[in-house]
Amino acid sequence: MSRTTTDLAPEDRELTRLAAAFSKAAADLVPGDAPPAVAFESPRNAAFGDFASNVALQLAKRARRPPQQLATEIVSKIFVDDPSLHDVVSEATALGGFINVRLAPAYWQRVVARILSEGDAYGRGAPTGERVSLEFGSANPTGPLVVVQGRTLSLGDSIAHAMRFCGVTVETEWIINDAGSQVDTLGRSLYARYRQIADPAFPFPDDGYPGDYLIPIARELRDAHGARFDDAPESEWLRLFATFGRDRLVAGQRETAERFRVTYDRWQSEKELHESGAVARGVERLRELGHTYESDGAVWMRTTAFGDDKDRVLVRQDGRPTYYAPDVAYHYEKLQRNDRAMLILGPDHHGYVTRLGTIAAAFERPGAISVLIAQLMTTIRDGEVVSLSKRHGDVLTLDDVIDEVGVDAARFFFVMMNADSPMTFDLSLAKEQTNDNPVFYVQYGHARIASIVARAPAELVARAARGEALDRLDAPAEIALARRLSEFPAVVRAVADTYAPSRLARYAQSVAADFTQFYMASRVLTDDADLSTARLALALAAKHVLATSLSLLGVTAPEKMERLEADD
RNA sequence: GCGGUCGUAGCUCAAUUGGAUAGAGCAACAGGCUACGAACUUGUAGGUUGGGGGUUCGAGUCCCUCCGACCGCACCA
Repeated sequence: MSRTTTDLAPEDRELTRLAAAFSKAAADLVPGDAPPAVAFESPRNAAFGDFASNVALQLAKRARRPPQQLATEIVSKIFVDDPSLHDVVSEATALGGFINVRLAPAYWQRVVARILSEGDAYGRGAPTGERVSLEFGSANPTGPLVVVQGRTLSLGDSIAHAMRFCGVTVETEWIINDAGSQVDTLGRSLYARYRQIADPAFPFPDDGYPGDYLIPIARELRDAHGARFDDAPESEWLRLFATFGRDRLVAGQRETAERFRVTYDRWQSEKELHESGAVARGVERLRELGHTYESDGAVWMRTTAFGDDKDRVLVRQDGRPTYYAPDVAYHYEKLQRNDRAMLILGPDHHGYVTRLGTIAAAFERPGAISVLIAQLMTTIRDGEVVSLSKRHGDVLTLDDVIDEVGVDAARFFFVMMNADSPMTFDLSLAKEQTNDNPVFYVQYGHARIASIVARAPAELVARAARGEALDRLDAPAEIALARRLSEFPAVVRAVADTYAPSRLARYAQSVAADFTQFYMASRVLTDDADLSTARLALALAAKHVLATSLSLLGVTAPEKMERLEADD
């Protein structure tokens, strides 16, 4: 039931041979400019075999003949051309224009052997030399991380892992949005909390950040400075309070991220970009390239030249740069360090996508910046939508979620759905039905294998790890599992190429399901030493693929599962 | 108004980027523990892929057009 297109690894001699045979037969039957390229795909329906080729369908138009007829002729021709193909192909049939192929068990046995011998290298790509900047998660330093950011963190971190696994050099970045007015607002909010310690009636700013999380920070300031700022003018305390608050909150965000198993290569303060002169340099570079002009006393960027619907201001009349200026500058730097840059943004940054595109184009690197929009998330508890507004005190933080459902469940859940589909996160469901969470099913499969391995004699495990007696694998459930494991490299590559870690989450579920089928059908530890060795080898290969898949998703692969109390 | 994302089983989501009879998990119904972990498993039922047109051997997927949901469109960030 697989659907993953299988790329032909160079070592897949058999498949390469088969593809060549198809191609030659097709070229002989329908003379044309070039022999058609033959790709194999895995049919949705397992009854159609292991691989299918649509070469006859593609040829039908040019040949002006029914595809089914062509398919039939190709099938009979390849075995006439090369009778030795019978060793590779156990069955080849033409159906509805497709050519369905079932491979001999030996092919799948070799897959298991390869996984065991390659170990951690299985599915891993050689270094591509490509360097990519990946920015995700970046939040305003004005409060703790909330649920939605959990989704972005899960997506970004898993994508980074997958890309690195595929040989790409990835630099993950978190931008601290500390250059805008919200940091001043933070400073004033913090000041109000500071005053309220001595005077509970002290008014809180209307546009302030009202959560309780500022209170302990205010207390720190009170402890350090006493009443010194109680009657001081704003000019004396604003900078101190804003900076202190920012530092504390960023540290807290970072702590939460790390608790969520996400670490960054770079924490970039936007304020620092201004102070270091990077912003000025970026704007200057843009001027040199001729993409700026002055009007009404402001400096504009001619973004309309690159498809924007109106030009954008870089430097205001009063000489202060807009938010856009550091973005221009920072992405200029990113593109100097990397071949391309990728960002994962929330849906509220939609209007931003084209502007990032114009930045890439302006610096003569069109297409080098791409954006993935993670759609909105609705969080539900007890059938009611949980307010996610920071304007209210009752925010649901990422820490809350971790406390409630755990890192493993949260990370797996956040990544199960495609980023571009809005997702509903039912908190009470996650809480009450923890046992039904797919992540436990996958982890359970891994723990089961670990349990079998622990029970097996050491000698048997050693033989299995060496891939001995694999020719004893031939039962349908065994072949199906081996076949599933063979898809892993293509799945990881797809995740890295299409930024869709959801595929990996679903793949892990499939592996767990196929393993369970195998487990039900074939007892591993039997009286037959060779048979046990072969089946244990398959189990070890599955364990390895499960562990790798989970680790790429930032989820643990436990050797044992703690038994939870049963619900009733 | 302009632009973007989306609409698939009762619910949450898939569908190898144009392939075959649209699939999983929950929930529902009917079965299965004297074997390596039943946190499991076998089966049944569930659909006009929001509506309509088009492109072709073939459309959930691409084009047009309606309907609906969400989100963007500042010398705010």
